[in-house]
Amino acid sequence: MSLRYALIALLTGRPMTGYDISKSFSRSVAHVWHAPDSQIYPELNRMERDGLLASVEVPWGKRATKKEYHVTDAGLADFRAWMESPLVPQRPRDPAYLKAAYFEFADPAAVREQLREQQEYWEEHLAMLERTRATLVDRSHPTLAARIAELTERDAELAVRFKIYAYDGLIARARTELAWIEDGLALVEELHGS
Amino acid sequence: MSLRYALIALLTGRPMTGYDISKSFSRSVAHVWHAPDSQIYPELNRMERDGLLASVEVPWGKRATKKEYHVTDAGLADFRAWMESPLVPQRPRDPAYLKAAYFEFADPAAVREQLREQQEYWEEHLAMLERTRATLVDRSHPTLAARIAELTERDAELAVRFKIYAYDGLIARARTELAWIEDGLALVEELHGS
DNA sequence: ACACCCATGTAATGGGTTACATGATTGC
DNA sequence: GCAATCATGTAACCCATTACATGGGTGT
Repeated sequence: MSLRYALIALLTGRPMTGYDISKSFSRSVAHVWHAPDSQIYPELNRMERDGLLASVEVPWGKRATKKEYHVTDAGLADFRAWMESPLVPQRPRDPAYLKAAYFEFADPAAVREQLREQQEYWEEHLAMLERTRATLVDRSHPTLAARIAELTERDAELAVRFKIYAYDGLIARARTELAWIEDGLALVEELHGS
Repeated sequence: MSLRYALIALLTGRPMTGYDISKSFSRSVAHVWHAPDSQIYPELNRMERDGLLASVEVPWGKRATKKEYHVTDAGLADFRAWMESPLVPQRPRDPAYLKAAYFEFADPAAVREQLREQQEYWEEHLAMLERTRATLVDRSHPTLAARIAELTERDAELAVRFKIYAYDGLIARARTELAWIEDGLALVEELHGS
């Protein structure tokens, strides 16, 4: 259900085509809610059918057109209602922790290997989050820049600060994962020697 | 796919019925991989069909019987193979972060309310994790105790240490969430006043 | 002419959630 | 006798993943 709201959230910034959305996604909302094209296009259609979005055909090249979606009043109302509805805690479901709890079943070398891969992934992910955060702070992030262009300085301040806040959470989480992975490497060293 | 491995992991400790599993789940593996009964029973059947588990009928009361599952050699081999296979990073999909990034669309009072609810949830969750961790350290955790009863002290040590390691990760994560939530409350205070 | 991007999906499958359904046993 | 617990699921639905499919536009 959250995909809907991720899409509305993105479209409140500016009207976009499905293609724009699938591209912006990877650079903004996807950091909190990933979705592939094959899920985005059908969902946009359903949302239009449900009256949350409306679209206008805009020309593309000489003969072709593309559909530009914008959020309707009903869509915005729905989004606000969701924003204010209580948040149901997510069920834990994380293969990394499941594996870690049973590392004694794996070869120590394989464990080390996996931990290093995880470390590499989280380091890159963290770097990406920090780069993105910087573009929020200086307001150069394209999706954010388009969003705040229409807003008063007061409203822009709110929009920017909350986005930075979300990234701060993601960054803290990435650092926590990295610290845990390092502890894992130390633990394997202690238990199985070098 | 990980549900399979969560089930095998649990059954390597001792043979169990579906009912035992669904109960143990809530006190152990469910902290890393939640699953409801309605998913567990059919999955056990499929796993038996696939040769990963085998079952024996044990009497229950005068006339009834129950099925006790144990892991087959093929099941254990499959589990080890999974344990050593590379871990694919999870796609981010967290409604809490999605909402936080767009808090400017919600009423400040509603935001505060949600943050407080989240805070309460995570505090309870953290306390539960810490209690569970303590029962791993003193080896009084029933699922763990049954598991290590058959093992040499060396193997028991490995099993215990890795389980503690997994819980340390969960605890660190819970603390990180709590710190982020507190920052959120402070931010709302700053931006919207008291 | 060709590569690469823009644009928009469908189909099959799998996994998870929610609600419902049923009956036996044990302990008081 | 009755409640709580033990035991085992089915059905409908939704959401997500993976693989595939297709065609126009732009720049060299």
